[in-house]
Amino acid sequence: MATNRPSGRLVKDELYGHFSRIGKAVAHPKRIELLDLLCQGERSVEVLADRAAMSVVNCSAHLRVLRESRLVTTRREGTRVFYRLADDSVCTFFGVLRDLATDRYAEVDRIVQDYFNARDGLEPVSRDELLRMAGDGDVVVLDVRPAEEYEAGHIAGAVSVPLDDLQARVASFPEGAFVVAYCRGPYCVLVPQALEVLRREGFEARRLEDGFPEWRQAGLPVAVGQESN
Amino acid sequence: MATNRPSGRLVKDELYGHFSRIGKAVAHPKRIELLDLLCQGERSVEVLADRAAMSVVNCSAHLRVLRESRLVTTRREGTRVFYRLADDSVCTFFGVLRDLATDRYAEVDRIVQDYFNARDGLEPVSRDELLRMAGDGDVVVLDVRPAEEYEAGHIAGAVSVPLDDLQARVASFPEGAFVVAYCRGPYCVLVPQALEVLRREGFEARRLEDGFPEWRQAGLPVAVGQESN
DNA sequence: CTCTTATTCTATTGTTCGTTAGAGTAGAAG
DNA sequence: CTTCTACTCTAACGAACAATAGAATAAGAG
Repeated sequence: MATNRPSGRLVKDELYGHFSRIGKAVAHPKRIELLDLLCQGERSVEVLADRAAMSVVNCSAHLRVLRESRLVTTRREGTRVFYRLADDSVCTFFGVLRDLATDRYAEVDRIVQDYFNARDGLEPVSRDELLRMAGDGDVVVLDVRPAEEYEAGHIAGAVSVPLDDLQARVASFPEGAFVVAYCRGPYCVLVPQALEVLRREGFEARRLEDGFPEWRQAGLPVAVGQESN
Repeated sequence: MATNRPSGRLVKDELYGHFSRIGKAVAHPKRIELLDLLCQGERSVEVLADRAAMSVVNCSAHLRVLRESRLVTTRREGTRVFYRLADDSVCTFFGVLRDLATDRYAEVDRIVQDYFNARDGLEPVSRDELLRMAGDGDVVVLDVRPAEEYEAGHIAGAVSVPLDDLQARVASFPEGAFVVAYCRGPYCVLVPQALEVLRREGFEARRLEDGFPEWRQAGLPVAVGQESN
């Protein structure tokens, strides 16, 4: 009996062929960026194209690839088509992929150090620390993502102040408040910019170690829609 | 202030570019098969080419891609070059990828059902069950992988009987023994073939739910080299 | 030094992928 | 029915990838 009977080879080829469908789906930077955005929640093609800085046609083509790999599904609402992750396990997979890249590529860590830590200079606040602070009640939790992302889901008790509005609204914050800002994930570029504004205005501001998807996946309290505070 | 400053876009492109290096590495079925083999332990180019049913030249080219993505590293010993995973986290990533594919593609489950379960007809034995049975001492644990894979690492107490030798050596097994066979992972094709032989010879034989890498990653007892039993 | 083995490099060819432009479709509003 | 918006499909073309053959290299044996 040969070690690899023909049928065994055929089965293997078919199995690994399916495994590689996932690989092909995440073999392009823009598709990974789209997955990252979709880890936040459902988004329309137009919004995804804008956030990922690509043409709508090109974005649609990449989303098609993701849909054919069954990592995302769609829902039509009027003229708009909304894409979302097919399952929460896709978000988990993205997290493992991101962590592996951080682990294997020192460059990633360098980029993060240079861009994020060099800008805010302070260690990020962990999820546990934030929960403790929130229990003590002397912290403002700031969601600096665009308003519609906040409404699709945010950390319970957080205030929505999109980065573009921050400069205008920062004056209304209680004097001497301690502020913790978060956005889409550990490498989102919105928070460093927000911290810059906040510190310039004299607030003590730190960033949450990671973003909303990680918070949600950890099973911590989230809220949807507007909050009346 | 614009939501996406140019520097933010550049940083994002660089980050997602690095993330996609992992994706590109696993975008080909043969490279995934090579990673799966390397999850077992270190292997030479020749052995990998044979196991994955590809030419040595082609195998070398794919290994080069994996090495450039830093998922594997090499070690030279005489004229031979040995490849191994760069880190255990690569094995974890492979597991998550495999599970996601199983989750998302019903075909994978169907293949597994058709090929594996239809052949052995019985539920696999879980790791915990096997440990309990081993404690009671009335079970033969069979490693049906090629001898050099056994020697590179195996379940402590397991007996090495490569599939090709099984027919010849099955006669020497204790009459009426209960046999649990394992190989490379949940989808390895060696075990179903082994169970077929064992049952034909009148033994009660089941398969372990998954293979050696999962056992090792679970922190359960492993051994290296020959065992004197 | 030559020969052998194991592996890698180079060049070539065919195939797939990514992007863009332009046309086409589905649904809502007038 | 027409018009608008949001999205998708088709075709085209350059870029990247995969497989193969043949040459080249590195290390050990004779």
